[in-house]
Amino acid sequence: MDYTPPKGMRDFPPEKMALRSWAVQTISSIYKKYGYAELQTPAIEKLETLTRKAGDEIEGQIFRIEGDLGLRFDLTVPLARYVSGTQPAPPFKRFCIAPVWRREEPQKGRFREFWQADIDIIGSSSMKCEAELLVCARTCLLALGFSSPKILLNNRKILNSLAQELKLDDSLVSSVFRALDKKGKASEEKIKSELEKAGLTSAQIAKLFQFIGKTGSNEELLKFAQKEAGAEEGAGELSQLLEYCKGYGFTPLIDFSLVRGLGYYTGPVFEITLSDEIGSVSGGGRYDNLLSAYGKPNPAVGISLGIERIISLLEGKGKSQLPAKAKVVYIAPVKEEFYIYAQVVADSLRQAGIAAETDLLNRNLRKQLEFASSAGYSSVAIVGQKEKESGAVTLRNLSSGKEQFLKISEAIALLQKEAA
RNA sequence: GCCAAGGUGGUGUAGCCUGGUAGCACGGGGGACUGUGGAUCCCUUAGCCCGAGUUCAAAUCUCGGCCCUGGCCCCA
Repeated sequence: MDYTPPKGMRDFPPEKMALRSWAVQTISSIYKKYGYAELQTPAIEKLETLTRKAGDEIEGQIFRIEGDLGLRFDLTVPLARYVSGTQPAPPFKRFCIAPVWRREEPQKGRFREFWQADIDIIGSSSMKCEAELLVCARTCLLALGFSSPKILLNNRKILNSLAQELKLDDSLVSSVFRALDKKGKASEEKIKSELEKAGLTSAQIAKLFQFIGKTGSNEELLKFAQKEAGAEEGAGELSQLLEYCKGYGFTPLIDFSLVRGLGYYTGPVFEITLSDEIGSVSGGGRYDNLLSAYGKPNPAVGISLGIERIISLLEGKGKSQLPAKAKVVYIAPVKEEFYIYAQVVADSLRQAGIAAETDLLNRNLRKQLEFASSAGYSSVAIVGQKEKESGAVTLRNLSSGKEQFLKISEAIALLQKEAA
């Protein structure tokens, strides 16, 4: 018998779930504050839905089920299907924090089952959307305890203008973008040789590198893009987006080498990194053409927080221990015959909003105290003959060792006071 | 798909090179102690990833597989 979960899948024991739930709840409560409503869709989708958007690469990673079904590999495809089918009134702002599945080789930060936390806005072309998504994601990261999220910004339209300016053949564009995306990860030489192999002239390569290597303030970069690539529209969008971000009190950094893998982005793309860490924890962009693949064209933009990366960064930072919330009270029947009374006490406490637990293993009092102590309870309510007769409990504070003989209602009042 | 390093009770590990009784710590269960805990002591539980080969004998050597960790390819 093999007790390990399938390849690339993980169990999350209680001690791990504490941190995960906290992160998920933190994020979802912020999403809600910004007015995003939760949309849940099934884990399983029809294969035709999944493959409509997937590139060849992702298509090979779909977990197939029963011939014509498969597990979702992201949260955007189900969203596109839902929106196309129901056509909700714009702007449709939804969030979704859920697992997705991909059949690929697991490695660092990459699993076959992993969680994404997406927000998307359907039905608006305004750069206000981008700014709102960014501030929302940024707020989440701050709330999770990351002090300095760094937001990188680019626009596919600028890259497209550049490609036009360079007279790049359409068939080359995607492989060129992919090579550019490696800037900072691979050496310049390697990227250059890759581009040569793809069939670019050395003049084109030089111009490309001049472009993506350009440094300066956001304003300078945008002017540069207009002048060198004729990217009027793309630069205009970004400068507007930067204005809106200013209103929220933060400033993204323009980086022309930011591409982002997926082919469906049509406008601004962004990525958030944490300055003290390597790799991005969030990314997204505008995908105005995607929805038309599912029927109705509709402008759309989204951003995704990578839960797995965030969790592993939190764990690495020693935040795996959440501020331990002590469990409140454990009801210890002195003998098994008082279990019924313990139940009554426990339920009274629960109805008063106090988490209460009682013995399921018929343990003697010593064992129960030992258990309650090691399980992190702050107090134990001991119940036996005396207590039952007068509708009371002996409430023992486990850290101080102090005991009080109290009516149930008095005990509730005391526990509520301690909890507050 | 490719490359490298690994896989020993539930967890963390020793043993492997040099084949010969699998050891330690923590955890779990019980007791010392039948209405008062965290300590201590004792008892107990439970393991060599799978398969083949070499050998009188394999956790140990060889090969294959699976899984895991990291890197590449790829990818949010």
